[in-house]
Amino acid sequence: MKIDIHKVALKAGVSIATVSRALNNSELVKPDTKAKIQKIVEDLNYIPNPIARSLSKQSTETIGVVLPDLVGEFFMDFIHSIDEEAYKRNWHVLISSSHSQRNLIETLIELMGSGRVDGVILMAPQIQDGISKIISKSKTPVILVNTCGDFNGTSQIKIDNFKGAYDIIEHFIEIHKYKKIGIINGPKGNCDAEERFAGYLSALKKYKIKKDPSLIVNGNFDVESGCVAFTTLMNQKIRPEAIFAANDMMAVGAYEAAKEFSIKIPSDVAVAGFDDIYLSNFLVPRLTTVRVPIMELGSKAVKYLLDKINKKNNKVHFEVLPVELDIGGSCGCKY
Amino acid sequence: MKIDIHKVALKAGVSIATVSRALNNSELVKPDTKAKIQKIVEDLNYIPNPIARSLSKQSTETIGVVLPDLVGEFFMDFIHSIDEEAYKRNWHVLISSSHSQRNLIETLIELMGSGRVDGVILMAPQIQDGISKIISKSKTPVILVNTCGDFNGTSQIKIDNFKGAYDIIEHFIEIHKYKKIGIINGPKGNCDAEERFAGYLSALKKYKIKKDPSLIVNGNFDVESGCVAFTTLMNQKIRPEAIFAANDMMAVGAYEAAKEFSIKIPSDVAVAGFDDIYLSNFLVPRLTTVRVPIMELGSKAVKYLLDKINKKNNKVHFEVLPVELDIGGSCGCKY
DNA sequence: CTGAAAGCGCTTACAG
DNA sequence: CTGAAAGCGCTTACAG
Repeated sequence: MKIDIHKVALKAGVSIATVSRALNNSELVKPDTKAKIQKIVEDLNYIPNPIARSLSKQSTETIGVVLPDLVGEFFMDFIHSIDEEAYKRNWHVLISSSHSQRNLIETLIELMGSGRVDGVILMAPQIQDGISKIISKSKTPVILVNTCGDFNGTSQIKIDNFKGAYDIIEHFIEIHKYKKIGIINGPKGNCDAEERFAGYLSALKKYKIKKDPSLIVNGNFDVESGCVAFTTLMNQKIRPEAIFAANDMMAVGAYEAAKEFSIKIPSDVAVAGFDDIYLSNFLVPRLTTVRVPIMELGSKAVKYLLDKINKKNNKVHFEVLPVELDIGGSCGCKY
Repeated sequence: MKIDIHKVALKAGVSIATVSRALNNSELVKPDTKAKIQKIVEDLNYIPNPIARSLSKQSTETIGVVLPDLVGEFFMDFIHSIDEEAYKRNWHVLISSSHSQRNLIETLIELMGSGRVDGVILMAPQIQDGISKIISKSKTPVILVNTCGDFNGTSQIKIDNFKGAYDIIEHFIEIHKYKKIGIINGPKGNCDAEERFAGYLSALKKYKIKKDPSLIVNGNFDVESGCVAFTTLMNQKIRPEAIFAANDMMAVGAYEAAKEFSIKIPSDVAVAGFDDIYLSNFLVPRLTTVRVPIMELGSKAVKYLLDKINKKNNKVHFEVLPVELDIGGSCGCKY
């Protein structure tokens, strides 16, 4: 037999209003009464129904997390940090992702319109028309993560893709004196990829190395594409001295291709990646890459979102989290 | 201005009851009326409030997933498969895990008692007293994943740890003629670990190799412990010819230690793991391991849970999913 | 400090 | 086929 607030009230000899107040720690309730109710709640093992509570309070204490994908440690770490931060404050986490059944936009619309969550953390590195419109139309607070583009009035947190890529290329040039530096790009329309590419171009420019289209090839962030792109780059008459893969997965692909064609990293060609995935530590030689503060990304997103929901802070955040070079042996450094 | 069912009803010139029925596809509504309502719903962009719906129907169409941890690709894949399967049926997924703030049992109790979810998928490889009691007391349907022990009346799905370990050891013995086979165990009280250990023992017994306590060392499923355990094993007067690490992470640790002490795998000592994590494909030589059907684990858990919730099927499932040997070069096989 | 009552936004048995 | 009304289990302004 499910016990509800009426049973508690009955047993305590008070009204349900008083029970409710006691449980919500209203200082309107006399300490004695509160204690008496507390005891009965424990005896009966009563847990207030959060659905009813939500309907009444018009708030769910749940945040929605909308992700493009649920694959790999990156997203796991992101979810992990959100979970930690949310539960610290007794909030719940509803996970949603685009997948075979529907795209990110549909997922987002449904979640935001539904009243199932009080706010949304949206990670959308892939540029999508319409997201901006959906967000501005809705009253649901949103924090954008790793998005690019113009979202006036919406807080954004992202990692410093530009700086990370710039630093890698600068390292190639300054420390190792490479001049022929290739890049394996991420997918078109992905803003992480585009910002990293911009960082690459900017570093070349800074050091007055002119951009060579034959050294720029496309990939799509997966191992296979890195493998193909690496092969393409190395099959040209003028081989690059160094290759920057826009993420570690493609760098892994580069290693695979290198092994197949007996190309030595870094003596035949230097390689660097981006993300610092766990696997990158086990490549031989260890991959030089860019470390990304994922946990911080998640916990800050939660903080800002809850501030917004609680109207504590209506400031529009635009925060770019610093990244850090992680030097392994693949760039040519002794390691 | 939030639009609700009354606005729709008003505009359609019907009662809210009819609107509700139309949206729930009741065949009590005249097609004309239904069409008219449908159109207005679209015009107004009305989305029924699922919280109100849940309260009224006493069901949330949400499943809770309780995990011991949110780290690594394994859990990500598990969540991924649950998400896919759930959304196919228009159900939502609430993620909960034990973490710094509270343990698995508290998480479970709160979630089950709360009415926030209609059912729970609980992954609890670590044996915990009390789980069984909590589950049998509660009316919330539960599916247990990778648990061991007695949970009468509760469905369980798990992977075949015993067989996987047995097969690895048998492979060591039959194909490679190893006789001195060490094991790096997983943590005490972890049922995956214990079943794998049982498989190890059973295979030895089958081939009449007597168990040697000095070849059995403890680890806790992380890289560091594998490193330490490998070192311990290889520092003994009689070195093992082969080592079975109870999971891939510890096998990775073994590789690390081997590199440090210039021990060659597999010529100095063969190594095998369990899990087939992504990283295991990139170890040199590639790790011989046991492939685990994680996606199937998740999707079956959802299916059985929803059957139970919908009372379609009250059968108590006890399913052990088959695993598969994944032969790399670390066991001594040509690869 | 406490209670009766309205309200949160739906669903559905009951009556027609 | 449709509507008025009760109900899901809480919270909270209002009155005392």
